[in-house]
Amino acid sequence: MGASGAAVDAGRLPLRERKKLRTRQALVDTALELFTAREFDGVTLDELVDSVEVSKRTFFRYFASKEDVAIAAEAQLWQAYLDEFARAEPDGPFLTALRTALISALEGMDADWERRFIATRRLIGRTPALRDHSTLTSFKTQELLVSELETTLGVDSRDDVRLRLLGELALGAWRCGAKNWVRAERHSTRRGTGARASLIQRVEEAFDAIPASLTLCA
Amino acid sequence: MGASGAAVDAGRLPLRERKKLRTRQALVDTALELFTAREFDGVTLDELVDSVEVSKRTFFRYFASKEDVAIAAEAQLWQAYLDEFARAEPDGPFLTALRTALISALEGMDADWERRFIATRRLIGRTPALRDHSTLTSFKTQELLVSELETTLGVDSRDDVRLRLLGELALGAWRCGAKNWVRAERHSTRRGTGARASLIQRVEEAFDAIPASLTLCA
DNA sequence: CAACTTACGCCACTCAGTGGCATATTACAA
DNA sequence: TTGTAATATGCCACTGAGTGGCGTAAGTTG
Repeated sequence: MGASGAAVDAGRLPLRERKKLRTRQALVDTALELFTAREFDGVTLDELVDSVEVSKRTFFRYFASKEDVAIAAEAQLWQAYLDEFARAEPDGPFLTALRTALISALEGMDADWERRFIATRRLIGRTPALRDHSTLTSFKTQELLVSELETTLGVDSRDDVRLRLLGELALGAWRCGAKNWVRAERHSTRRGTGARASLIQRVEEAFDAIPASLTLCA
Repeated sequence: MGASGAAVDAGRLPLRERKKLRTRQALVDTALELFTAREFDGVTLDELVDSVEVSKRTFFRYFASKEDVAIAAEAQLWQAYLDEFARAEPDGPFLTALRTALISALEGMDADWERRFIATRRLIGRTPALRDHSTLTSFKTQELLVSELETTLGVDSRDDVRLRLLGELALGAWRCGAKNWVRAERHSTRRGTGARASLIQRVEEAFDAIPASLTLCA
């Protein structure tokens, strides 16, 4: 199937835009292949850039850093999460809304994303620089969600800590659920259960465990 | 008072060790001065290293990165927090223990630390690279606390999400409470209230608001 | 005052990331 | 079709963080 990647949806865009999408996708796909084969630290940007036949200068017009291109699949998920949450009708506890939007975003990703996401998470698991970058990205997503909450509620998060806490809780649950997911996926006894389903389950369990964790005693 | 810094407690250590402490402290103090005066990005490592009359090679034997030396005051707090929590007797809800240990650590820091910590937080506030690094440091502290919890409870955090959630909650509350602290401190109307007291109050409020945030509705 | 250990300085090097400017390519209008 | 504006790319020189290796200086111990 080659390095097809995320199918480059060319929804009748002007030629220039289609080319940009192609370049971007080529960078993402090639990066993941190279990093998977020879480790993140074992591949220089110049190598990646040569493989795709693009100048280094151009690379930095698409991505802010070497880490960014490596975790592109995660960024895609966060974008979907933000969209999902922005679209959602406010109703009931916000923590539930944050939870539901996250699960919906996960369920809405396509099959090719799943393949790339699994490979990405494996790579992150064995690359300290990427672990840090991935963690930071989840924190930035958290802050964007809080901004969204602010506009929805018309409240400044500086006046109500609860907004920020909601961000910490939602992405915190994600971080807990996602933590050893890929590692556990490897020697998963119950085959047939999709990898994504098990991730969703872990995240749901994390959300469920929040109240109990508050009162966990010695 | 010069660049005295954290008083370099030379508790009758061998000469070599005292020299190392002095060098380390000189790096920390000078870094904070230079970064405060001319911004983190406006000072190169070579400049810092020349000011302290130490080779760059030596610098990296003391600190892992340029960011590390800038947020040394935070690292000190985290070390105190870890010590405090390790010393604490397990009793009652763990979240309370985590909270108490954090507050105790804060209260236990000396006056010179407070001065440096305030300057550091201001610097962090206007330096994206340091914001990221600071966030990551809090996250790593969180993981160390979870390890401590694991040994205390004899439970692997992979088997019980609640341990990791406790880490997220404790440091999450810290992040929320500390967020706009220095900025707010500037135009604080109520003078007399110490800066540290207001930080502690903010963190306490964040911990208090956790239950309410769970049920916050539209 | 030796013999050992440990920290330091120096130097050359890698590599991510940037600024500036010339060039190529696409978009658009006549 | 052709001319022109807009924009993406390439090239090149450069900065600055971080590393490896090795010789030297200083502290430690008998």
